[in-house]
Amino acid sequence: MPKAKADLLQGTLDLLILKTLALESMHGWGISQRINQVSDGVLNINQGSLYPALYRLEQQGWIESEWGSSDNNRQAKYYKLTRAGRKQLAEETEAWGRLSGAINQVLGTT
Amino acid sequence: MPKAKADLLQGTLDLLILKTLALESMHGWGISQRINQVSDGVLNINQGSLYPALYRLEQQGWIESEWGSSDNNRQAKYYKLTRAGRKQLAEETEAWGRLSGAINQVLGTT
DNA sequence: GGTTGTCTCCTAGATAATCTACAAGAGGCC
DNA sequence: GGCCTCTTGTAGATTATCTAGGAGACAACC
Repeated sequence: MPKAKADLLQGTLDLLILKTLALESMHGWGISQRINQVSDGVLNINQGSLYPALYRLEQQGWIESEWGSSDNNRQAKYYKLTRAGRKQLAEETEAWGRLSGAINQVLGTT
Repeated sequence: MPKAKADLLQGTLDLLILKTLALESMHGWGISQRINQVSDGVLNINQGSLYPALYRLEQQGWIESEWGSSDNNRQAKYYKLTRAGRKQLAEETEAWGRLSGAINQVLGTT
């Protein structure tokens, strides 16, 4: 039985997270909910993808974190974009545009 | 030294190959050249990605192959889309549209 | 007729991102 | 006290792609 297709296009998760944080600082769980919501449920981020991605991004210095309290009074780690993250976001956005545009060109979806 | 970014969005190679073969049967080497050309050099398919992908697609029954002679009188394996491949192409095209659209929605590139 | 270049196919191993599946703390509620 | 939900996390498997080659065969030139 063929399994369901991936929930994401590989390589775009970082971009999605950075963009979401550019609009507003939030905690990891909230980020994934926000993305799901904004995409009308099309993009679903698994926890097993989310947290490693956040760790990666923080290691790269693109986001930084701080523990705080969520709306529901739970402990949550709040992330926000750094200056380097903003730069990275611009680059990845540009790369996404270039690549997705090229694909659409091949598909004839001009 | 940061290495160059990926040449492709992972998961889209099959789609690109299927689409290219939908327009015209061709050999592997030619497929990669065609995609490079149509995308204005943006999409570059490594041989180490191409041939495994072709093998994969043939195993799935989406393309079939036949040995022939290329324009330059070299032995070349010509691939063409099967009926199942056409169906797969339609599905993957739809998935691509859905996912890339969702990403653009998150990016605000309405 | 040897050498070199180019076309074309192919493979092995490494890399890295994502998925599946699980574990666990902590607050709110009954 | 027990249960539900929020929130973070980890381990291992999967899989696509990349890097880095190898090899045959025709063409072209000396």
